[in-house]
Amino acid sequence: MDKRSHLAESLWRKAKTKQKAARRQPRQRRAQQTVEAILDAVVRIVKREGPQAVTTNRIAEVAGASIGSVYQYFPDKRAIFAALHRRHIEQIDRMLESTLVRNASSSLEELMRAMIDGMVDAHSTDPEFYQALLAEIPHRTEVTQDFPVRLHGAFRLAIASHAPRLAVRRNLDKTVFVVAHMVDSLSHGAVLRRPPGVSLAAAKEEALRAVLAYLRL
Amino acid sequence: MDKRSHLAESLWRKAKTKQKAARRQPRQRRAQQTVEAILDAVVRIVKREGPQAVTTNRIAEVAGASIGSVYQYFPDKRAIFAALHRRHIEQIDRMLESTLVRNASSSLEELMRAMIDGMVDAHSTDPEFYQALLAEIPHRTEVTQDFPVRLHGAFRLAIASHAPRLAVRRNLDKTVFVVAHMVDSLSHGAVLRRPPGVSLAAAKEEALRAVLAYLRL
Amino acid sequence: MDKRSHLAESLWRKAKTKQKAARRQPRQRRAQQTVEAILDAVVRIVKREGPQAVTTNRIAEVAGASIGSVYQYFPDKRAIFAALHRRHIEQIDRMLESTLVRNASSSLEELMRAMIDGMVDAHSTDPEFYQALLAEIPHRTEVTQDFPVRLHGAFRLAIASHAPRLAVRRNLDKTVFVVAHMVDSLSHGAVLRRPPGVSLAAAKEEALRAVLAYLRL
Amino acid sequence: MDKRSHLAESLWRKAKTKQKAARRQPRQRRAQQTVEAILDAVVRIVKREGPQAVTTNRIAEVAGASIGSVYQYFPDKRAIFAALHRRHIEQIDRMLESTLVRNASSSLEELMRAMIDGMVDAHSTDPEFYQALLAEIPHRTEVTQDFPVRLHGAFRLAIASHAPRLAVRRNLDKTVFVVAHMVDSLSHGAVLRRPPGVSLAAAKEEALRAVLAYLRL
DNA sequence: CATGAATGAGTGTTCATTCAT
DNA sequence: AATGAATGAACACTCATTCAT
Repeated sequence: MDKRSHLAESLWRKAKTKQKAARRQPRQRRAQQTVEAILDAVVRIVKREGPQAVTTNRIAEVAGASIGSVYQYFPDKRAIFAALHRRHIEQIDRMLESTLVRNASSSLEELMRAMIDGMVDAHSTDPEFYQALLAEIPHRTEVTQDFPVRLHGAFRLAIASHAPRLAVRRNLDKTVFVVAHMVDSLSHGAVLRRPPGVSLAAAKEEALRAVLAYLRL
Repeated sequence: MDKRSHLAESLWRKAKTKQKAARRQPRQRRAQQTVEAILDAVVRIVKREGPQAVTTNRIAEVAGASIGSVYQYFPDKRAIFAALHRRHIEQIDRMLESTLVRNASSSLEELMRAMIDGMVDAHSTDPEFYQALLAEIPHRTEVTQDFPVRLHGAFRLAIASHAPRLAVRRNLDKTVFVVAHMVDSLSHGAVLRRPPGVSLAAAKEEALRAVLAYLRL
Repeated sequence: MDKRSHLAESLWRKAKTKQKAARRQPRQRRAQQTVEAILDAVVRIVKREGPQAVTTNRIAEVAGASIGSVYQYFPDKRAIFAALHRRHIEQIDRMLESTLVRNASSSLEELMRAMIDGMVDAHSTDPEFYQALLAEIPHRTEVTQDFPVRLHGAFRLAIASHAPRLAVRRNLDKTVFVVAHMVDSLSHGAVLRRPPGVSLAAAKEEALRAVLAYLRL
Repeated sequence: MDKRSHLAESLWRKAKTKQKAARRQPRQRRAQQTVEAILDAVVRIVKREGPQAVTTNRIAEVAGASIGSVYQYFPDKRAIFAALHRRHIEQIDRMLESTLVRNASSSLEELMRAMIDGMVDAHSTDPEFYQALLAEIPHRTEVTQDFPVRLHGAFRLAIASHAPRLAVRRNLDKTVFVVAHMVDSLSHGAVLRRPPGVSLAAAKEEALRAVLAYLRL
């Protein structure tokens, strides 16, 4: 079974479902660049002028396009945020996939360390931005799922393949629920709410110890 | 030292500082009722019509007051959300305090179970509402601290008094950081993202096991 | 230190800084017409419905534009009044200039008569309107200088070139101050507060006599 | 005939005419004090916070009264401004009267000097305030007549009694029109728009010279 | 008479979206 | 396809005024 298709495709399907009105898919290179420019413009505006400065007209301006062009590729404002979110989520999915693949033959401890590392990295790029983005998305879309839920699949695979005895002995769902929440919460907190006096490395190590303590129970 | 004053007062001070423009404090009974009606109106609107339906005029309408009255007590829209948040937070603070006091002589396990119970209860009342509220607060205020951070103080007391050996043997900050995030994330998730097939009681029990496994490490 | 509050605060500050940026300069012919229509609408409303009827929405309505278009060219309501004032003042300035040029080789008496004529003409077009306009300008701008002050320059040139002996013999500033106030006040009064039984021509003639009497002193 | 009653009564009649709804005349001392406090509050607010800060509620607050009390004595906001204006005008009228009486047997020059002195004094107390007041009066009332017109009566008396030959030889109305405008404009300008390098005394002296030059023509 | 909580019509302004060019 | 002027519903908020206490 191909893990890549499993993760990535399920994502795409969710993303497409319920999309208001499908606009033209950019096929040409120039169009693709415009789309990227628009998404990047949002990031720049949020970081430089704050979330409330993100208006469609300002997006067009910063993207170097006209407002008409923005509506050429996005049916409405929500779709821009949704695409941005999708972009972020895909990035995390790629990270999760490659971590799983790279650690296919590692120990459970090594795998978990790698997962936590990956999550911390993911949350480290523009953490304030994605925090703001999440708070600003007008009307949560389906894509906009919380991370714990998204992590679920990855951890299910990880635990099932690396600790088959655990998976059998206990309710796998319950275990995955706990681990996914722990990893998400602690890696997010390690970046954004780490107490003074605790280094990032120490926070990651402590998170790992907590996860392992639970799994070895 | 009085725990009540420690938690509750520091909250109030923060809440008052930076308040844009102090509106008239409601002195008469009628006025106090108006304020309550306004806050309750926001809750009702969010739950019945969604967050985007919360306009100042609609708030007044649902509260059975005039828009002028709303602005008699709140300097602007943000202040209404902030007050609502404050109300929620104070409620949780009261729960945390009383849990600590009631379990002053309990075992660590009993205390942790009580804390998780309390957090789950706190998140159970209108969970979707507070999720939406948090996402809608126009520009986070200081009061609006994330729960993990707020829980910090309570867990610090809990761990220090119930497991002095732990506190000495390990970095207390690090431990509190991990426990606070675990309890917040898992109790929140138990209410909102529990996988099908896992009961609330089971989720709470599993969360407790995870916390204890970590603390006994 | 909490990164969240740090970021949120700097954002908030940016958000508050009113970006009263200059609005788009109308480039196309259609846009220029819209601007003219807006200014003319204000004049019409003041004359037909009184100054208190001048609301931005009414301006748009009377101008046959949408309120959005009004804000496309003017950052706020004050700017509309300011533009109107500027238009009036420029008109007077043009009159003053051409009067000076046309009477470059006239006698002092002829020049003064021409100046008074010009001022009376300027005050004759919609005098009630400009009276109301002046009273309605919310917070005087720099452009919005009183007429006597604006006349100063013109009279300084006039007197210096036509009566060099006067300019030398007496304090030029003082003389200009008196003449500018006399001409402005009398020409304005001749239009708006002329007593019954005195014709406009007679009022102008009398004003001229007063000015000449002073200058020949 | 008593000049005092002539001037003062005509004033009162104008003031009363067209008054929207006559409220209770304050007979008791306390009531009179409240009225004064309200008027003074407006002056204080304009000077300290600007004209746009003058709201009825703020007036009540600064006056140390309740908004209800304000409406006990004034039918609406306009009436407050009108009363203020009336107060100012009465003060000037008193000045004009006493100047005329005191100079009953003076020369024309002395009388004119006294009149200019009086006008400059009148405009010297809170000139910015009355400038702002005039611009802010919502809907000009009859009381709110321009000064030149108000001065008319005084100057008519002055010229008729001090220069009977002038009065006969020329059109008295025309002469009074010019003199009233000159004195008002120059004394106002002397306070508010005097060019740097010209002292107040010099400006007054120059204004007097201009008036005399005209009258002796 | 005094109070001040309550009122609500009306204001200036924004911004997602459309559509003629 | 691209442009950007035009649109107008909707919003947060003000403040003169009323009236129950």
